Amino acid sequence: MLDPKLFRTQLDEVAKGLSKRGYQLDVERLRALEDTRKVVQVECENLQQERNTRSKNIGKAKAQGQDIAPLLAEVDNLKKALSEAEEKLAAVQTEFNDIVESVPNLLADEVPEGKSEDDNVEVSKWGEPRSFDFEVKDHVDVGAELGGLDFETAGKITGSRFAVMTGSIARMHRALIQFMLNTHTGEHGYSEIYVPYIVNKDSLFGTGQLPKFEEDLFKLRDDRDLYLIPTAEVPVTNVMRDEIVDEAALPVKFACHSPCFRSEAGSYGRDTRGMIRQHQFEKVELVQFVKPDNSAAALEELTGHAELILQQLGLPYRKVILCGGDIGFSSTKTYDLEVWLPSQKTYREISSCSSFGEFQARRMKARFRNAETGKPELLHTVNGSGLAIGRTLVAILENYQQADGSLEIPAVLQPYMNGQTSIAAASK
RNA sequence: GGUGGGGUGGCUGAGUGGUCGAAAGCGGCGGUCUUGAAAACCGUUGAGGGUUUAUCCCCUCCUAGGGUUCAAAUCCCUACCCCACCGCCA
Repeated sequence: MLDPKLFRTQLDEVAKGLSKRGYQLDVERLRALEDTRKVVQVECENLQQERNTRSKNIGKAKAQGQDIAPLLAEVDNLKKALSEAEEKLAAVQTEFNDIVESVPNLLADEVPEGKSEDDNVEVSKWGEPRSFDFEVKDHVDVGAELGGLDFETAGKITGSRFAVMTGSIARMHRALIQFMLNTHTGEHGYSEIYVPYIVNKDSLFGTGQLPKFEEDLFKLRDDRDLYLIPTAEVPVTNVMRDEIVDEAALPVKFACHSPCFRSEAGSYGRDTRGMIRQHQFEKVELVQFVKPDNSAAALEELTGHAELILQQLGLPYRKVILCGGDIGFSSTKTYDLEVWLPSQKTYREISSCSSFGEFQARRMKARFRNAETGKPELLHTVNGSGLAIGRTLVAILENYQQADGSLEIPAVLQPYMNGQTSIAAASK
């Protein structure tokens, strides 16, 4: 959420900034609301003041044993005027808030102009895509040959966009989680954290999934308004909701493995084959809470942490900065890491690292106490995938496939797989 | 699932319906003392918003949402959460 003051004092600048996203702010409506808000609020507060002083006087008079009947008569019509004013004010504020809460974050200067993912700008590239001297299979076929990657059984158990893994593939899937968590906690200074996978509306509002993106979520059929998490970002970031932490405690850095559940509404035709786009997938998420001055550096650092995983796995990737038209609602700047998929001869998203400025913190009331001033200030949040496990598995299956149908296991994963160096093709 | 007790400021914890935004303690900040520190002592210290050049002043907030009242932290209803005991249970 943007600072409501910005809508009062710099409305046109805000509108201009948002236009880089292709977002059109209803300037006229906001200006009109603000004008009436001012008048109504002053009126309302004046009436409240009058009620307060009169009530106090009644109290005093009563304490002195005086007759309060005339005082009560005076206050009679005040009550009605006040409740009318309060209702009017509430209506104006509700409409103002509804608009403000649905406005996306302003973008960092360096975010490029653009309308779609085609306009994202490559920042860097790492690794050389391997050249194959045999016909490259996609991960579904590689998995089929190895055995242990089964979409039909998942379809029977549940439906489309789910997978069943068994044997060495299931184990490698788990090994990826362990490897990533150990790296981030052991070498990058993150604390491991375990959180609920079901969250309430306040949490989803805090990170920005609600109120605008409910259709992307799985909602529990229950009268408590609970949802499955679409990413660990939601529970982990909301750890700080309604908190004021000591400045000395910052930065707070969490690494969290969790499953993620996404309805994928509106992506019916896309990535229907394989496990690129699933309703359920695992992810190791990195979340940082930092002082405002440090958030830009923190985004670079965190992105680097995710990149290191790709490098250690020997997976070629590129880093792109998302353009104004493709960047997420809450983000002020986002880098996507895209891994090379030989079967598609292209780079596909495997991590998304974003800086949110104070946007999420304001929604969550997540603050730190400035040691110098003693005053609470909004902290900044930064997060990113480090990495998406399912897609990492896809990338390994494709990039490490062998001519004989076997799979080489990346060296860094071997300790997590009992020293196993390859997975043989299933005997037919 | 049953019964009972609670949710108050950064934290702990008082609070007969009427100067209660709220005692006290801890913590924080400033000071005295000290070579320095600790201890002790003195003072200070909630959050959000409105108005204002600024000071002042004003409003809101004691889990949330309703209600009663001239007046609610305090009374009533609902929801959520926490604690204790019982039952069930991974």
